[in-house]
Amino acid sequence: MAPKTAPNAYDKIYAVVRKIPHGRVATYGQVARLAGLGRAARQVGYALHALVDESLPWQRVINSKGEISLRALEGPEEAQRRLLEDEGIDFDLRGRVDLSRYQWRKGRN
DNA sequence: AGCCTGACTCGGA
DNA sequence: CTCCGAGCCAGGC
Repeated sequence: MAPKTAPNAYDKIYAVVRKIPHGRVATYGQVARLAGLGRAARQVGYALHALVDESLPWQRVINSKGEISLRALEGPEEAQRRLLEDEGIDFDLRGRVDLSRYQWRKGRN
């Protein structure tokens, strides 16, 4: 199921997600570390999934493969892809992002 | 406490 | 580079 993470843990995750610059993307693992959650990359995903907050740029958080991998739903996936493309991020034919090019890095904006 | 599940990640084939 | 299996963390029952 989709467990609900403690509010403080959510807050950390959200704080990190909000730092992701426009036109950049970050991986779950990356966010987890920045949030001080170590390897709890999954928790990041659950937290974002449970939230569904439009004011939060959750669309910039993707998996290490550079792809938007939701369980099976297409709705959110398509919407997310559109949002990212609108930010100037390119997707290949497989619907994947070139992380080496768009991944958020400190000092890189 | 114990077991199951999940927007994940890594390493090996 | 892609596919598979095992590992990790936290929450719900």
